[in-house]
Amino acid sequence: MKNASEITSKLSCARLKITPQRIAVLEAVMELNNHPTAEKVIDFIKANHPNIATGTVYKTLETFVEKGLIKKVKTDRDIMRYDAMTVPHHHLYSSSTDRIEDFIDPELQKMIEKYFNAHKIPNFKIEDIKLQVIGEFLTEKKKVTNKNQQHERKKY
Amino acid sequence: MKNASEITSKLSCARLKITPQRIAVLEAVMELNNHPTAEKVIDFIKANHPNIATGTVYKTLETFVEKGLIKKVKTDRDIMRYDAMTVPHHHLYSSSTDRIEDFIDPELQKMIEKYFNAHKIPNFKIEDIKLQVIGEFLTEKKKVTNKNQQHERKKY
DNA sequence: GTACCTGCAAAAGATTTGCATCTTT
DNA sequence: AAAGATGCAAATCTTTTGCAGGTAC
Repeated sequence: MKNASEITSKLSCARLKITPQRIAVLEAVMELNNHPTAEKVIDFIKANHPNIATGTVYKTLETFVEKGLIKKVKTDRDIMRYDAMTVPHHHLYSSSTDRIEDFIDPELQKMIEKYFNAHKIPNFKIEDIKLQVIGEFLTEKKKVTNKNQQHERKKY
Repeated sequence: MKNASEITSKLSCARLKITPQRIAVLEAVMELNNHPTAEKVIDFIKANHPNIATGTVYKTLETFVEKGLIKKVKTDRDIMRYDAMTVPHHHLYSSSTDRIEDFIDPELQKMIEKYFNAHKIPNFKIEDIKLQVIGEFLTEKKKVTNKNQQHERKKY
């Protein structure tokens, strides 16, 4: 369980009114640390908080992204995933499943920043750099051969 | 116009039957070099080829991805975009528009590969590394202030 | 009290699917 | 001829929207 005051202070810093729904959504994204989809967030919240509306969760997530409290994670699926912001970090993507893990490496970060300071991109002002490292988690089971299993929706 | 034999040879190398629809889809993704959505591909094709079915284009794009002829581009929108494979490259993402440009830099590539050879990630076998460079293209107009314009669908 | 939030249900948008028909090989 | 592709339309799934009523400040 996250510290309640941490959550409310994040909300008020972002000049958002503190409502039970917002607390629940922010808590869910922070607690579900595996880059949840909106649906995962909804399921998580509904366990303790059955009467929250789906539309509210979507609206709230979008609001949080606008305020910079959370980030959208880029994926090559058509379903959005979210990430509670902490420190700058990169992501490891499984090439065969939907797993996404954080990858924090300040040394790498520094190396890349240094590179771009020395090699400016013409006509482009860099705001952020993210590394997508795609591959296989060696602790997970291998690529499923059944095509339907891979492409089935609602498999998160 | 792309060389027709280049396209048919790619298809037959991938052991796919050569059909007018597949030629049109592959040609479109190659010609539309700005990482088109499925819809852009469909519009492009329909100009010369009015009776191709939407579902066919989606199926064909998915087939090409499976065969490695094209790639899905990771974005933080819920709409898929595609990329005709050429050499390994990274992407520049506009933080305020949907523009995505290729960023090819062999030196950077080499530097990152070298880094990961020296710093293995535990329990992870790297297959590919992509850099997402997010920022502003200095030649384009700045972030729109009208919220609706930013979030409107079908704005590609 | 006012500005902002939420719930609800309907709508919209993107993608997938099933199946009969047609094309490649 | 067999295997595989396509067209079509309906279905599915995710996300957005409009608005009446509610809540935080």
